[in-house]
Amino acid sequence: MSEDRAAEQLQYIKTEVKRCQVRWTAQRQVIVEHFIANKGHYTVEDFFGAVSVQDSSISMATVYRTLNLLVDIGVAVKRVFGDGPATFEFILNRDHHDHLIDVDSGEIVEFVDEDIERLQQLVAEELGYDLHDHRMILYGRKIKK
Amino acid sequence: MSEDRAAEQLQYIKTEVKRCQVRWTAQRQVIVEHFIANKGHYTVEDFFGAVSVQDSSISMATVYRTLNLLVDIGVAVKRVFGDGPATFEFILNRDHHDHLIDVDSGEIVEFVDEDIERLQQLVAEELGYDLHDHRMILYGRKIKK
DNA sequence: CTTGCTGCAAAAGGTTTGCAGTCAA
DNA sequence: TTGACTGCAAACCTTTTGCAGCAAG
Repeated sequence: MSEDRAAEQLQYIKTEVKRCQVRWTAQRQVIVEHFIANKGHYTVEDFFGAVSVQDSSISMATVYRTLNLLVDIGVAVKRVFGDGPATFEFILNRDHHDHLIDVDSGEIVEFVDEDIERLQQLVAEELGYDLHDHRMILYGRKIKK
Repeated sequence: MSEDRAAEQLQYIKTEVKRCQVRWTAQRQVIVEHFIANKGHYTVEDFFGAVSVQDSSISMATVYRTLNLLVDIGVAVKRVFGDGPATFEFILNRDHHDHLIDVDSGEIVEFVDEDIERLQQLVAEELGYDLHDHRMILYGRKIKK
């Protein structure tokens, strides 16, 4: 991703936060910059480790609070895969996608399948519901060549 | 479900447990009977409440241990919907199915769609994986008539 | 008898929260 | 100046575990 794009996203988040809450702090800036720069699925622990390098005074509590704030303003999603800790994923300017998890390595692969999306819509309708959202995780084992 | 079916299932579980572990206890009997009689998605808390009525000495720890045991022998699955506590579902003699959750009431509807199942297989293969398992949850709002 | 199971209470994770001081606006 | 935010530590919640006694086989 280009520097410009990152700056633009940071600006957007900053504005959103200030609109909803009130304060934009140094801690939030550091955490959000990390979030924008490192796309993927990270636990709070991951963030805390990375962010501590830059500013060792930032507490776990602030990481939690900031990440939850990002979820509230809609630029991040919290996902719980199985039993472990929740992971946070940056979704600003990202299209919807689902996940396939490698049962051996734990690696997460993202994908979209338009046909499945369409069918999900249909299934929900048949059951008498408006589809609002969905979560789909495939668990697989890498095919050896 | 008929009484016979319930008795048969209880017998099956009893045999399985004794084969894998060693002891079949009064507590396990009470918990498993409840599990067989009340199909659906229940938290440990739910079970603990229901089972306590019958035998108030049964502890939360035993409920957890028994439910985990049932998962181990393959007659139950543990599911985590969102943030709350895990729920356990009885799956002995049940076909695979997915879930639709009513975002307003929290009600859970079960369904299967063979086309989606097929496509999931396909998608996994395209990504280079053997599909091992999957989890799909649709979130919807009831359509008013 | 043997050894797995139970209840209890304590511990273990992950996450949230109360508080007094700090800092953005 | 004001009150939202922060770090800290304590609290919370769900789930697991160590232990001494109990009980199934």
